[in-house]
Amino acid sequence: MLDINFIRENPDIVRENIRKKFQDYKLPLVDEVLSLDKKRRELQQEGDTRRADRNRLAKQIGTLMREGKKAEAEEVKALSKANNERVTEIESESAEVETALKKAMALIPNIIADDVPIGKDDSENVQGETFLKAEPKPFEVPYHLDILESLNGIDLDSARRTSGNGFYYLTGDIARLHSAVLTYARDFMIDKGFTYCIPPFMIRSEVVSGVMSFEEMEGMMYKIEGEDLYLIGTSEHSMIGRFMGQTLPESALPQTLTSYSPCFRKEKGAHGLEERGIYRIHQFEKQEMIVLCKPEQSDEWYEKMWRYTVELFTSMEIPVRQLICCSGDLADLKYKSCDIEAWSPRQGKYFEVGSCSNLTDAQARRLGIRYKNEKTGRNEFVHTLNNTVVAPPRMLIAFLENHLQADGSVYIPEVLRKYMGGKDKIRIK
RNA sequence: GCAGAGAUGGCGGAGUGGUCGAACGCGCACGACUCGAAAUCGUGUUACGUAGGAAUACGUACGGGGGUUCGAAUCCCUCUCUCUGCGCCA
Repeated sequence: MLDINFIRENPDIVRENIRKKFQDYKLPLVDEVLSLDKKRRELQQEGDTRRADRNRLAKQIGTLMREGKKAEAEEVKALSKANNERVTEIESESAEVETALKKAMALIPNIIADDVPIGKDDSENVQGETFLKAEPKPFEVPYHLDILESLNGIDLDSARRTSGNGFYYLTGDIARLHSAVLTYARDFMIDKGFTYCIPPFMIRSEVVSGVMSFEEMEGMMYKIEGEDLYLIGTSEHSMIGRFMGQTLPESALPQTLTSYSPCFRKEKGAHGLEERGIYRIHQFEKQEMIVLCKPEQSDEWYEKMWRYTVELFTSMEIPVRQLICCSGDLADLKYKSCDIEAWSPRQGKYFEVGSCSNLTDAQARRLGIRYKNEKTGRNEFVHTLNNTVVAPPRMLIAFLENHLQADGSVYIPEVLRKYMGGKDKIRIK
């Protein structure tokens, strides 16, 4: 969500930004917003005047009543009543205009960063840096489910019986590896100075509609029956929700937090071979990082954050690359975003294991997250950023493929061994 | 889950239909006093929106939403949260 003042003063920049994102059908929204904004201010001015009258008349009535001038008071009452009818009219009209304005504003995308590559869709995303050498294996790498089964690490049949498609039982060393990765990632982020946080796994509808659009909500969120609660799709939801409507002292910034949570997603409309197994599921676990900072610091944090994920993966000896999100593939709230992709020796390509975004003040404006700028004395919106540290079920695919040995065992990199009871390998049963 | 009490500014805490954006105290800022400080005294000190170059003016907000009234922090309904007691439970 952009600042209305910004749209008013820079409509051409807003239009240009819409074109860069190949959303030309949204161009009329700019004029719509400008005219609704004008209407809104007119209504506010008339409303304010009328309300001022109402206050003045009410005071007069009070004075007259105290002086015992009942008849005169009744006359003013009638006057006030007529005025109030108009106030009510204006108020309902304002509410309509306000709603329409908010709706249109929500559809206008955030201004994207200058260095975002221009492109229509995900096919035009741009490879950034690569890390570690991505090589094919000297033997055929099976599908991750087959590796998991050969290690006795998964039971999908039972999961389908108990919960349906999109759930899993992880067992034995694989389950332990899953936890080891999360624990290692947690400690990794704590060592980077982040504060570890376990948030609520359910949030109220008020928070849900704050952190995502209605469409996203429909496609992702599970609702608890009979309660005003939803299962979170990512800990970002409860982590950002934590700051809704808050004004932080400048000294509290930056907030650098790393959170653990299970994530629940409906994943409506997800199909395809590569999404079989544990690539896309209804329930998974994730270590996340979020940062709330002053506007001038968000570019720097963005760079740091995606590089932390890269460092985490390379420390586990998994080749990764940065894939820079092009303008057309960037969600509307985002200023800049990139995916971290891990190498799949089986497919001979990289696949997404995490996503890092700088939302500048767009999310903060929507949620009312401010800080008091000590220099100007004014309350300003913070910048918010989020990034996946690691989501083990999906990262396990990369892990297994990259660390599979010719004899069918799976190598455990040094950094994880202390979380695996000292083991350096997971062997076939 | 049941019963009772409560939610007011950065904090504590008055206020139970009009003169309340809100007494009083603390904190904070500035000034006076002082060589300097403490103490003391004085002045100021919520946020958001609209108009304005600005000073400022007007409006809105006393947990959220709705209602009664010419007028609501105050009365009614509802939701959320907190405290106390009981019950239940890792």
